[in-house]
Amino acid sequence: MEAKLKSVYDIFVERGFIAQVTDEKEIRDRLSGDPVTCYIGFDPTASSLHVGSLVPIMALAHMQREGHRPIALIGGGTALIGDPSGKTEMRQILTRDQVNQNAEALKGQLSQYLRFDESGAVMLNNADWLTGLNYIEFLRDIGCHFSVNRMLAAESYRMRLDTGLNFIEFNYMLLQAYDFYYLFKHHDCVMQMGGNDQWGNIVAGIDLIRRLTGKTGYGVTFPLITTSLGHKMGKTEKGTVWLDSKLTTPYDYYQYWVNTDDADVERFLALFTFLPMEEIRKSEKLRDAGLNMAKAVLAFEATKITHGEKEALAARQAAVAAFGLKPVDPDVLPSSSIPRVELSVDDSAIFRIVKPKADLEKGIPAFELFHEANLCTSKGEARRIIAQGGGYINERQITVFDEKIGLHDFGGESKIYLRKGKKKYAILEVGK
RNA sequence: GGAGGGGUUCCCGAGUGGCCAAAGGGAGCAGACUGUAAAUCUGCCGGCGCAGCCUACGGAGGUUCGAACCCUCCCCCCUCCA
Repeated sequence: MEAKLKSVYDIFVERGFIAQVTDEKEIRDRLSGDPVTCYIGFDPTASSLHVGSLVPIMALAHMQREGHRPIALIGGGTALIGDPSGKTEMRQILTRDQVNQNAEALKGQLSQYLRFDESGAVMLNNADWLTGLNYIEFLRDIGCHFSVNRMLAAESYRMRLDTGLNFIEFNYMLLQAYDFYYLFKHHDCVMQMGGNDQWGNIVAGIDLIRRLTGKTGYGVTFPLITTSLGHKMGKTEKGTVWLDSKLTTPYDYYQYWVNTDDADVERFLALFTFLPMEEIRKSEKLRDAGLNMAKAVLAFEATKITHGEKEALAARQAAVAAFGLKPVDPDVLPSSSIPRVELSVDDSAIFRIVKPKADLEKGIPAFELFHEANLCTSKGEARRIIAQGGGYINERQITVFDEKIGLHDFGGESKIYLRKGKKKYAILEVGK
């Protein structure tokens, strides 16, 4: 088969997906030819993936778009053990039930990004082959190929040597290596990708394949993505930014991306959207309000990928309702389907609470409303926030924590905006 | 199994009978400044209609007017020895 002009490897490189590779030339060649099967593991340690898993997910999606065959491997077996890589402490051991439940949830989630069908992506669960392993056989067949000396030299284990590493975790590398070997043998999978903290495990798998079959596997790792401030991706005051819309609403998800640091916009557009690189590079010179347009596009596209176009539109409209209309110029990231000429204002994506009319006639203390509207995690916090001037009813700043909010604040409308700080909104509606 | 060290609020880390809801730092939140950015300065940063009360310093008991701090037992982690 003739080589494509641009292999998915080149796409990875130009979009910033590559941290380390085992054999750059070979990998580029393979990826520009016939379809290649590659896999990435996802740990079912929670009922949802979060923004931190987005880079591997996007990588698999790129693979599929370029005609390769991605395997999403749910670590239903390995999650029973816990990967010590990149952690300073032992992971909490989950029960088998929890892991199974989580694995099911992740399956549904990954289907949002990958097409799983005959010719498409494959989803597997390593519980299917790991949980039935016979210990003695495994030690004889697989364990004998691992040098403890070398494992101890691996960065991921070395950093755990002083804080503590127990045997169950020490085994993790063998199981992951075995996964790769298993997939190599049964699914023709020649490449494993993963976060850079997986490098040691990936290389271990390649070694195992070579020892057992004499053949070569390939490995690619992604950089650990942090914001330019050095923070991990996907943390906000409300905690983790989940991909599950029940855990993080599409509106909050959109807001997370709109609040990207200036310095990260271009990098994130490359990693977390499918927009063409030529357009992304042009956005580099945007500043101030112009740069905010690029952030809106980033937020819109990222929300679209995770929650679908409809939710992305709703989130966008809600943002317009809350923050005002700031149209995105047609020549900013033109491939994006974000509406350029807006668009009806619709704030239905914003979290809202409804209060009976009778209660509102009497008035409800502001701090209670702020608490109920999830703007503040406790009534105490709500008191402080308001007392410090961080509470607003529509555009009016309130300063008395227990000011009674009532019908007179609605000005004839059926709803008002509750706002904490500059950018956290909730809506209060009059009920019956 | 033996000897020693340790488990403190989201994280790191001080405290070692009352002055401790617990120093300091980080993270986070709010105000000012802005562009729903960063930086900077200021304030806040367990819960509760909060001058008070409740819950918290690995777990369970105990001593004491009073315990994160002392005693007993248990769990977990680290270091050295076996």
